[in-house]
Amino acid sequence: MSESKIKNMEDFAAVSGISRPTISKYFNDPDSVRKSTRARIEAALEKHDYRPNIYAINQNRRQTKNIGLVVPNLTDPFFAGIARTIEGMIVEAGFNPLLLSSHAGPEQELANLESLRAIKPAGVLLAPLGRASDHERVAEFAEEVPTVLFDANLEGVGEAFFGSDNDQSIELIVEYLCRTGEPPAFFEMKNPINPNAYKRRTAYVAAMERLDQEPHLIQTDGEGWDFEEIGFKGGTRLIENRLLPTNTVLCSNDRLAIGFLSAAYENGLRVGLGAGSALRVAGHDNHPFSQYTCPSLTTVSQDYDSIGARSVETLLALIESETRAKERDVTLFEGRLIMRGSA
Amino acid sequence: MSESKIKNMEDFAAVSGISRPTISKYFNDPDSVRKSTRARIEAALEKHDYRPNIYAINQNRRQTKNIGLVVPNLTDPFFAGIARTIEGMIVEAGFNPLLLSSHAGPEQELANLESLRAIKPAGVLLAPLGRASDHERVAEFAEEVPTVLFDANLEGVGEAFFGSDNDQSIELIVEYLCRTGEPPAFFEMKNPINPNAYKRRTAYVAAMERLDQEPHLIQTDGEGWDFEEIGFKGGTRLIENRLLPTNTVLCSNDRLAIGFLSAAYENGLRVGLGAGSALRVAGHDNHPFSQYTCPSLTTVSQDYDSIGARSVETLLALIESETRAKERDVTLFEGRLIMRGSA
DNA sequence: ATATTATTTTTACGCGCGTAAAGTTTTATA
DNA sequence: TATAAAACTTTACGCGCGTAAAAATAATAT
Repeated sequence: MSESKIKNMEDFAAVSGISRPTISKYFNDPDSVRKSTRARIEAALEKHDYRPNIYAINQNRRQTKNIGLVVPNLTDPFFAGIARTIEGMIVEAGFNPLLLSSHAGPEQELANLESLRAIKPAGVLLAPLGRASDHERVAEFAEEVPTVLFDANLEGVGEAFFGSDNDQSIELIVEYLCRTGEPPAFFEMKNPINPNAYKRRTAYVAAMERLDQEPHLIQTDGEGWDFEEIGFKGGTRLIENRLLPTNTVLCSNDRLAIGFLSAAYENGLRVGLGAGSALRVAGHDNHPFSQYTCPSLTTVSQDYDSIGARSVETLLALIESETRAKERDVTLFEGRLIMRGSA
Repeated sequence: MSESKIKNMEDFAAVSGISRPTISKYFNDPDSVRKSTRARIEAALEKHDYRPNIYAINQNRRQTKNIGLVVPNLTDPFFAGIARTIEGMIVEAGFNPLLLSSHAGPEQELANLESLRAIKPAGVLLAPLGRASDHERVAEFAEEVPTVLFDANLEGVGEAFFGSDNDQSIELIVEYLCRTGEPPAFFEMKNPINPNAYKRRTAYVAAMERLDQEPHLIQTDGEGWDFEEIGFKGGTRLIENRLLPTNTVLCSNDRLAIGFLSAAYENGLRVGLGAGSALRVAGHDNHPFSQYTCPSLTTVSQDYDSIGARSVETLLALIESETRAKERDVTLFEGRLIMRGSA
């Protein structure tokens, strides 16, 4: 690394003995120049440590290489994990991911989209808050910037949606629970923010009816995203007042289940499969912590590798073609049963 | 919002009836123009929806308004929470945070710093991986870009370091545990990546000796950041082989404790304070999930509001003054005992 | 009303790079 | 070896904004 101060592409062109337009071409696509000149450029690069100014590039290019990635809540390790996976795919494709969390608030979600607009992203991958989202303004954004939704669907918004097949996954676990013990009651929030929660509710009812069982919806109060606490409080109330209609509880998601398990423990109720257990509890999502609950949580894992991969592929195809989707692709991926100790 | 297409500052100057340099001045500091002209500009802004091109701005300004925020692992809700807090403070100060996670890998940590370099940040807040970090290259980066470390210290790197006072916090909980039952053994990883872990180890030994108790270090194998699993495996081995020297275990951090609790549960060991309990377990950090373990985890909370606030303040002062720190400020904040059910 | 000071306008240049056009050199094809 | 095609060089302009300097104007003080 020589100490010559290369300030810009012009300087670098000089020291490398190649004209600036060719250097520019090289940085936009190394394969667009002759192999021999590429070698010369890369040799010079070894010696001189020059990198194009990203701001000058983005000012002049029609499209940036930025892709926004917005998740509802990074504090939830479930989304943190997904974000990491998707981030990797974006980098792999030669784009630059920008990760933003909506912190469970619609204002922050809009603020995120606003600040993305400022960097003129080539596209955006958005996992919306759901019911709390400002549907109209998110839709406006999605019309300006190619946007693919995942995790939670907002009807008609964006070029495509990829998520989980709640009908399939809920049926899967309901069927399992019914086969191995008492049919489950469904523990959930009365007014969930997440559209998946509604889908799971109806999927539960449908699955139970198909199995000739009577569905029991247990709806607990509580707003926001502090699911563990909501699950804990709801669970405590149910257990203390002996309001559970069966000994098996299917929670709408793992975080509710974690709170519920905590409530059961505090109240001396043994959870699990064995003879000495008073209760079975199952969840949904295969949350990173579900493996370490007491007992470990039986749940359904979402196929987030596929969801992420398809979302990224779809967005990149749109970006490449510089067109919009002819029709809005909605694809749901199947879940997988994770049998553990709690049910 | 009229439909006139304002493409640039020139256009906006035209419709607002103010000269372009004044508009430019306004956007750099609204208070730098006369109140009456500010009003006129803001009135025009209401009608025309123009925003300066961020790339053109950053190309020409000496300093960007970007501040990098690098944490070791966003998948850990502890860091996700901290990141969120600090992000808020950065935004509050009128800067633009860029959140990156090192995903527990030193290559990713360097890659993050590299990609930050590309956006020419005014400063960086870095929570390094610790022992795994490429000390030398991180130091190189910190010499080019004003960098403040937090959470984990790398000796001599960056303008300042803010973290937790492990001596104080460990003494606090050791003292509590000794007062309320058997003196604790210390459960930790043999080769932790995090420098705080080493500090806690020696703090534990010192605290025990001050209390005239014999320290017991229990060091378990395992590399990486999958602390729950390491805690679970180590805990299982200890419990199955009855290797615990006392009935009280202080874990080096909450995530290890979560795994340990899970192991205790699986092996039918009741954890807690009461007479019927075989074991007491405590942790450190007040991890978001520590409230929902079974039983809930007694731990020490780190003062992350103060750590974050001081880190941001310090960095902003450096940025504002456009100087480097005269001497490297190292300040440690005290922890607070969180008494719960496990010990 | 006049002098003084604070703002704004006008004019102009530069930032670093994308990119188009025309001419020149190199490589591939026959 | 001639010819066409591909790649490169030279030249030049534009992107949108920061910012400096000088001139013009407005606000404030005397």
